[in-house]
Amino acid sequence: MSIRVMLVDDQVLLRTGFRMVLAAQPDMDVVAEAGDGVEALEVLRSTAVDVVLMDVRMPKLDGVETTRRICSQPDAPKVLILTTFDLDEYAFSGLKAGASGFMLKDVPPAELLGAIRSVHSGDAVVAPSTTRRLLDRFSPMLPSTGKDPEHKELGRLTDREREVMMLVAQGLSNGEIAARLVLSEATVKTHVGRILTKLGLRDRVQVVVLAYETGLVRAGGGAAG
Amino acid sequence: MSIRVMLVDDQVLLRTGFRMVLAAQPDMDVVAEAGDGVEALEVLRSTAVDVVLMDVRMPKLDGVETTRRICSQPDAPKVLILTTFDLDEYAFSGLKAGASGFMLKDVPPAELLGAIRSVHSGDAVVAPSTTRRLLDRFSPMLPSTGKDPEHKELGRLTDREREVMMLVAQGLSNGEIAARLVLSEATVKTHVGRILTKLGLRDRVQVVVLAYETGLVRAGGGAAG
DNA sequence: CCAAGGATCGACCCCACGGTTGATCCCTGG
DNA sequence: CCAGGGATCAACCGTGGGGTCGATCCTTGG
Repeated sequence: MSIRVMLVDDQVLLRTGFRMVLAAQPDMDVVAEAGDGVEALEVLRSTAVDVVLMDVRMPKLDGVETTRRICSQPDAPKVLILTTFDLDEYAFSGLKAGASGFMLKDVPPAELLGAIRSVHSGDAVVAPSTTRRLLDRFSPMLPSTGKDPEHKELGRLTDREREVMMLVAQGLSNGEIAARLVLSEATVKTHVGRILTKLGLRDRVQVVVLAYETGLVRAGGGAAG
Repeated sequence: MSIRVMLVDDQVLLRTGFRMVLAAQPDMDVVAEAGDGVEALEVLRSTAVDVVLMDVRMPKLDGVETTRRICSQPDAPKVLILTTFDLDEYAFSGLKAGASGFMLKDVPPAELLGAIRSVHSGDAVVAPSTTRRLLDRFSPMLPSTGKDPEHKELGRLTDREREVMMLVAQGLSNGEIAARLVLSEATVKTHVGRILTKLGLRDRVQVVVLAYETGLVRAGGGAAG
């Protein structure tokens, strides 16, 4: 029996791309799709699915949280998270949420198909090539490039810190963030400072870069709104 | 006879998505694809194409420049530029380069198909919905939101300024940019300053946001590389 | 040849930012 | 009950970034 796959991504055309690739496989069927986390959960209530291909960044409910809710249910399908980038940030919270693996969206189709089969058969897949490539790509953005033996708390951000990071990533100043969250600017500075050290970044500019590369914020997503 | 379409985009899966949508049309054929500008120009030397769907942001040779070269040749195909965002920046240089139209990548398929047919029949397409939506989405990032009667030189950046902007968008400091371009830091500051006033932004942080929203820089594209 | 615009640089000022230290309050778990 | 972590805030300080003015050099176009 074929692997029943569900696609969850807010980009219609990207879904179409995946669907086409999967449809060409004799052992796979795309049985459902959703454009956001809420929709995904709804669909899952009435559809039997083996593997969910889940985008991290989505409107309404992000991939990590959606994954958490899916995996908290009995007889849950496997979840393979897709991202344009990666970070311990997501890796940790995503896997903790119950995901079976991580893949870059731009992996070669063959690798993606392999990952789906692996996940379906119960293996965890955190593409080694993925991780390696990401670190390579990312290192120039780090302050102490190369000499980072224990990269400490990289990614273990607090909820509050992540909240602040979102606003930093949208181009807001500390003052604006303080106003937005009804806080003292001093507090915001504390949070921002911790975010920088935890993520190993130099300044808020690099936070923005990271946020986009990560998928925390996505182009066209809504710096406005 | 069908409209012969060529897809130029560095995202394989996105190409696949477009291909599938177009393949379903009785009057369209995807006769060629390319992952970057250089490849596109090569392929075009040996393939007859009516309409080129061109991504703006690509490795090696960006969409605007590629468009320019395509359109400078005799008997050139029509070019429809696809972007995740928009700006007078691109609109001007793109149309000046010879493009027949602009579309957001996330337009409904029906609209995209219509645009292709329009362009093929000789019409210029700058989706009105596109422009409107973009301005709406972008306004909150501007300093003087709402009261911007003549938004001055928005987008009319110099080549050098655009070059600097790229580096700013990758998270580099003025000093790093100066080193990279073999310039005085004072010069870099001058350029950055002009970029900010021209684009109506407050600081380099917003430059990064804009760059990603514009497609000037793309997530996963290579802040490193 | 001269005007205009771009690129390059310097000096100056001000402030937002980031680093550091330390403090209070609250909640949770042992 | 107390230790620990998170959230909140304050004061201080050095620096990078942005604003402003001005200067030189070069290319382009009329």
